[in-house]
Amino acid sequence: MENLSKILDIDHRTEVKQFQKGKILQHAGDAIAQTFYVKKGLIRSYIIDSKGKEHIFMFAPENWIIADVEAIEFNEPVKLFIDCLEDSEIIIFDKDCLFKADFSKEKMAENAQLLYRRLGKLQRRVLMLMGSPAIDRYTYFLDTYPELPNRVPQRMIATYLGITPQALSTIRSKIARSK
Amino acid sequence: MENLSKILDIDHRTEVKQFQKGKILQHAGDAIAQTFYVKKGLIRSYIIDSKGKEHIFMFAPENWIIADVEAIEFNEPVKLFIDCLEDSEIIIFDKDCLFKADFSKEKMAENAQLLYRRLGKLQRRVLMLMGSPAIDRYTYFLDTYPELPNRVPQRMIATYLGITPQALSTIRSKIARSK
DNA sequence: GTTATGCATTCATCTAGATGAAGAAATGAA
DNA sequence: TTCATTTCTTCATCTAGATGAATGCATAAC
Repeated sequence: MENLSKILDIDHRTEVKQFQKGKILQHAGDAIAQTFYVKKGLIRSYIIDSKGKEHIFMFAPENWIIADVEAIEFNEPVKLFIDCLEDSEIIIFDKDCLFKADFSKEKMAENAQLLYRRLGKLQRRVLMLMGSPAIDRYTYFLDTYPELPNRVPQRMIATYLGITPQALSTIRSKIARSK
Repeated sequence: MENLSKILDIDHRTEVKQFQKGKILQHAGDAIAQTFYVKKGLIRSYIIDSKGKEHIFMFAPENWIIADVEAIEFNEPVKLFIDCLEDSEIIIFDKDCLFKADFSKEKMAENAQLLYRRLGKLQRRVLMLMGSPAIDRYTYFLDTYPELPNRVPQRMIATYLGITPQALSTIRSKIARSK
């Protein structure tokens, strides 16, 4: 995961808020969708589907931003829950913080570039979900985000990968045995 | 699908190329990944997975752009095939056509905004793949892209949804019977 | 210490969708 | 028109992963 801090116009004057582990920053159904920049800590976004099951859309450790982009951009109802997996320091933005008129041209280009990078990552996510078995998605996850398994429980990695914790457990024991 | 023509600096001087239905514009493994703007016609991008199965990443009808963003942005090997589903008129761009220094500030902001919209669409795609059964993904597809079923065969819709043509056929007959 | 709550593992069963084969319907070329 | 090719549908079988339950293991609260 690459550093996305530059995507927002964050400087020393910006107000940082403290939240405890477990704090829910945004609920599905909220009237407005906000954007959260993680200065310190770890947060995640997830949906709860029609059967009550959780699916993690993304993790956001230090310097990442997280938002329900679909809700913000298309005025859809907010679908994503966002909560803290660790005690965190968060900067909260309203809609459209990315395209402020007083940004310099260079800043605009930077923002566009960083959005493009995230598009690339999401493209990969879609291709993995469609074309790779769970075990490949897991090993790719470990390669790409080597620090996360130390910070989040297995069951959350499972729901990020699109499988159940039991299935991930089975995959892990299979990998361990084959070594 | 919203109009993405403005994302590129397309004017009358730009060279348009003609391609016939079936023409492959980009192969997985190609040395450079290009960006394709569809002036007329219909193209698609897709991967072929380790078992030889096709998975369509996206369709691009008139005014859409298509590219292997991951390959372009992270210098990864090209994974996406791109080919013509109809006779098409295409404008081909090289890497980084979105962030040219001579773009105006307004153009930059527009480009960033359009990238953001596409992020919103991809977010939805991931959430649907993870959290919704195939039948819901199909009805959402019909709602969102009502013109595409008339232009592409069922089997391609199936591989876009992440299921086999047989499974889609079963879903369709189930829907037909329940009416 | 004891009790509780959450997490990971294992197993037995179930199911959505994959796979493979066959036939019917549509499309296209000669 | 005929013949070939592709697409769609149906069915029988198979499998990856879901579901649900039981067990063991932590960490935390009392």
